[in-house]
Amino acid sequence: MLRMSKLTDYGTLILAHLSGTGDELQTAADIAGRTGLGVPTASKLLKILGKAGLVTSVRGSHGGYQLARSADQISAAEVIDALEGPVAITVCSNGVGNCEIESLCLVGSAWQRINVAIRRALKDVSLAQLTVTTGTDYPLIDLTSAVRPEEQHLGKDGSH
Amino acid sequence: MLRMSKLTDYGTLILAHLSGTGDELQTAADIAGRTGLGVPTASKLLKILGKAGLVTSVRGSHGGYQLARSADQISAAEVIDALEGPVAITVCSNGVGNCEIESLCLVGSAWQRINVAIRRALKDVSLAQLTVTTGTDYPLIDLTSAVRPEEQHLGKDGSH
DNA sequence: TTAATTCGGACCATTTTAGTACCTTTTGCG
DNA sequence: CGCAAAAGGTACTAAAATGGTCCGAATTAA
Repeated sequence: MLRMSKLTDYGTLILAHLSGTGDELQTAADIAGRTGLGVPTASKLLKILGKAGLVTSVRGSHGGYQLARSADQISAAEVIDALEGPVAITVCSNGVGNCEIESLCLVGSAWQRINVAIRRALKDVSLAQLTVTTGTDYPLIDLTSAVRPEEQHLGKDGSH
Repeated sequence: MLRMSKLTDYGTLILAHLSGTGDELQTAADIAGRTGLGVPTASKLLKILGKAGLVTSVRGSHGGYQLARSADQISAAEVIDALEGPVAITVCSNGVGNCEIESLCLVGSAWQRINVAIRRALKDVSLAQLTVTTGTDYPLIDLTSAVRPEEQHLGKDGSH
């Protein structure tokens, strides 16, 4: 759950690094060196981040990269969007209502709702917050309303 | 984000189907037919779900499968655990403190915190709730405390 | 013009995922 | 007892995603 690819991790790392270097331009090679990533990999990620509008780039000699906005104006949701792409849950491809596996649509849409909820929560977490080292307390997430207000009396089993 | 494999979707589908058939035993072939899945695939999934303790099985002729508990006693977190396995974010493998990419640990742990929070929320969503078709309202998730109480005044950009 | 850089692809190796098959074990029933 | 109908386990193969690399084109400062 919440499986992230390595590249997403690396991308976050780059963004974190960039958020600590003011507004000086940093070359891809530079960033690679500081983060420990390979130059081609860092370069690739920077392109992706650039396309997503999270970093700005200056071409030509003396060019480089820079955070497009301050770290507290970049949300975790944007970071994930940029690096993982918009992720779709296996949806029935026949259009709503006419799929042969009727129930798949329903189940799929349930996960989808949860997905949306999580994504929404991630919009309120900033890159700046992500890079904070301290803060061992875990977030509170309430999904109960995702599923319908009335069913809330159950649960409470404490299993597994 | 929240990338789920097809099998997880299928598995949920099977569970959803099973939650609608009382306590009669259903053969793998039966379930496959009703859900539209291939028999080998359904069979494979049922084995996995069985091992995870979400369904019980009866062997021998006249055997079959059955939900191990009622649908509201099975949490979404368990479903994901069973089908996706315990998922770890790319962690630095050198042990905390001595990884060459120092910041990777930190960033990784941030995602980890978020991961934990999400998983916790998923524990409160039951299979029964997942299969409810109505309920178009989305869940509320609050990640702010995941990152530190004091930083809460930011955000509010409404970008993208 | 030359050197430093980003940009945009294409490309390939490795890993994951999905699906299938085969054989074993268990159990009801004639 | 012996057969048939089931689940259980394992291993295998094909396809897709992932991670990583490289190369040529475009851009710009000196």
